[in-house]
This record gives sequence, C-alpha cells and structure tokens, in this order.
Amino acid sequence: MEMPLIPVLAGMETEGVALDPNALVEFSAQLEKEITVVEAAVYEAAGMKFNISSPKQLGEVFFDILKIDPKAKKTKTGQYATGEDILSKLADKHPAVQMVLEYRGLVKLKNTYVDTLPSMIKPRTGRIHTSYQQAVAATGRLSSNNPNLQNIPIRTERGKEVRKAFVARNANYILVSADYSQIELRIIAEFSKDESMLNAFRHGIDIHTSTASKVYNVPLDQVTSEMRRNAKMVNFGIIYGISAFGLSQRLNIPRKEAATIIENYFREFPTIKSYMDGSIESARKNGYVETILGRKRYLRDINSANAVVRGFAERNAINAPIQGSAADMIKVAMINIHQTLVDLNLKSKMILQVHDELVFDVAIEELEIIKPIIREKMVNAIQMKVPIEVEIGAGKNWLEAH
DNA sequence: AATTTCACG
DNA sequence: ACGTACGTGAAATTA
Repeated sequence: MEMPLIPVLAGMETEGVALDPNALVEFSAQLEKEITVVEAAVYEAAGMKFNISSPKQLGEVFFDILKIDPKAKKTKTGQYATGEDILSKLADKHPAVQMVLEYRGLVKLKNTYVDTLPSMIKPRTGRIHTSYQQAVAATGRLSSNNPNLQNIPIRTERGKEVRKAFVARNANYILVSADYSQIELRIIAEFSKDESMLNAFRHGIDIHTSTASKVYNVPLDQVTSEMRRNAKMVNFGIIYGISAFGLSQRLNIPRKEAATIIENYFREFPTIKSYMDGSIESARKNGYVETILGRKRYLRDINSANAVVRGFAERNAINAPIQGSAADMIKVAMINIHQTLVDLNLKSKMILQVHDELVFDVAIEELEIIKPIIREKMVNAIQMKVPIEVEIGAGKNWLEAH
C-alpha cells in the first residue's frame, strides 16, 4: 500500500493547489488594523506596555503584577502557564484576559497563514505545493509540511476567510471535497462488534445522540444539546484512550463526575470496554498493536513500572489501531481513485489529503462522472460490516466545497 | 535548540 | 502525590 501510494502523493505535490492571493492581501490589512486596536486595549487595561506574544512576559504581568489568579499554574520549566485553556477560565477576572485571547487569535492567523501562504506560491506554477511525509506519524497517518496544508483554519469565522482563498485552478474547474463521516467511531464499532453502536450506524442515527441516549438513559428524542455535547466528548475520549482526568478537563467538570460518566458509558457499552482491554492485553503480550492492514506500532513502555509512562503506552495501544486503520483506508482509496482517474483519462486531479478528507480540482464537465467514483472508491476501500459514509461537496473555494 | 502556544483531523 | 486525553507542523520567544 505504501509503495503504490508514492507516485500518487508525488502527483498531488506536483499538481499543487491554487490560492487567491488578493483575498488574503486585503484580509491581512484588516487583521493588522484589528491587532493594533486590541494591542492598545491590552496595554490600557493592564496599565503597562509589554510583549503580549511573550508567554513569559504575559505570565509575569497577569500573575505577578495584576495577581489575576493566586493559584496560577506553572509549566514544567517554572513559567506561568498562559495557554487558551487556562486564560479562558480567567476571562471574568480581568478585562485584559479576553483581549489577550483575541490578540492571540488575530496574530496567529496573520503570521501563520494570511501573510505566509501567498509567499509560498511557486512562481513557476502559480500554485502552492505542500510536501507529504509517509514515514513521520507513528500511527501511519500522512503528515504535511512546507507548508502544512493539513491545518488550514476552518473553526472560526476569521479562519474561514483563509479557507476561501484556496480555489479551483480556473473558471472551468471546481473544488470537490469528500469526507469520511465519523470514520474512527465506525472503525471502533467494526473492531469491537458492539451491537448498539453498529445499530446506530446501520440506521443512520447520529452517533453522539445515540451515545447520549444510552449513557443518560433517555429516549433519542429527549437528548438535550448538553447531553449530546458531553457524549461527543466521551466518544472522542474513547478514540484517544479515555481517562477521567482528560474528560474532566475537556468538560470542565470535577474528576469524580467524569469518572461517573465513564462508568455509565462502559456499563452501556461493555463490548467497547472489553475491546479496549483487549488492545492493551495484546500490546502487553506482543509488544505492539496493529491496524487492519497489519501496520504495527511498537509500545516499549507498555509494561513500565511508572504508571504515567505506562498510561501513555496504554492510550497509544487503544488509539493507534483506530487512527491507523482510518489512515490505511484512505490510503487505499487514494491509490484506487488515482488509478481510475488515469484509466478514464480524466483531467481532474486529486490535490489534497487531510486525514479523513480528499480534495479534488475537478473539470466542471467531469463533476457528475467523478463524484460517484470518489464515493465508491472511498466507501469500498476496505470491506467492512459497518456501513461507511462519505460526504461530498463542490464549490469555487475550499470552504464552499466542504 | 528548546519552549510555549495554537492551527487542523 | 504523581500527572495524563490521540496524531501532527509552524511561529515567536527564550535560553
């Protein structure tokens, strides 16, 4: 699988993706103005000037001078921790806190994406060419660098502006995005053979709502948005190798409550529990875990006497077969799609991969031919009992295609 | 070169 | 008491 993937990735790298630089030049100027305003507001609120981008200076201003939090947490090097998770909980303690979060968001977007991406357009092609690494991620995922096109913003309104700048090659083309739906949870359902999870997928029931219905013991139509939100976090936790501490951090609740939620979960999904225990047991016995196509991840710390170190290995034992099997599946799909595009002599090209998503630069007259091909190859990449679903969209830019 | 933070799945 | 959700890459600051 990895060897035939090489020419496919090479083709994607060579092809590149078009960026509309004008959109970003304008956006950059707008961000610059907003940054200037927020910066001045921070200085005013804090009563002094300092480098807001320096975590060290920021921590000293917030916690030594303004004394925003008497129990301020430190990082392992003794500096004050000022990450988003910390500051968002202190937002009501001092007006400068929210302003700093705003400043961070604006500066990140401008420096990492808006000002950088246009400079990476290759003059010879007029396009952006990422590089895909096949032998970096321990789970078998690809990674992307120089530039990384697997972490382009999408979650915030301003972030969406960056996505809009990724466009089709010309007016005769359109971007098509194809996403696996809940692929990692479907793989857990397949591996564990959990009947209620399989059932939810077979009947097209929203998986987080289904989980909430079980854990909170209410009918599907009485699941509240808060119950669903919590269940979603639990489902993510399952994928990552859940811990009461981790869930309590995500949900911002006491560890005891998180532990109760997890207990309820495993009571309703005992086969998931035994599947996860089986992954750890297999790692202990063999020294590795493997994906559906046999990719191994060795876990030398699985029998460590240090509980923290061992805990990492155990969560890796749970996560690696899931994340890695999803990577196997999309890689097979990529090989088969590429081969079909070549066989049918189509002009359209596969240009990006973002873990569970493929993006294509499609000649408009080929749109209706290519969509069922993409879907069929993605759905049938690896035969499974659980239904696999793919969402496909098209638009003049990456945001619209999503 | 290491640390911290934050963008994505 | 310890110290944790999985996988990445990049920018700015600090050492």
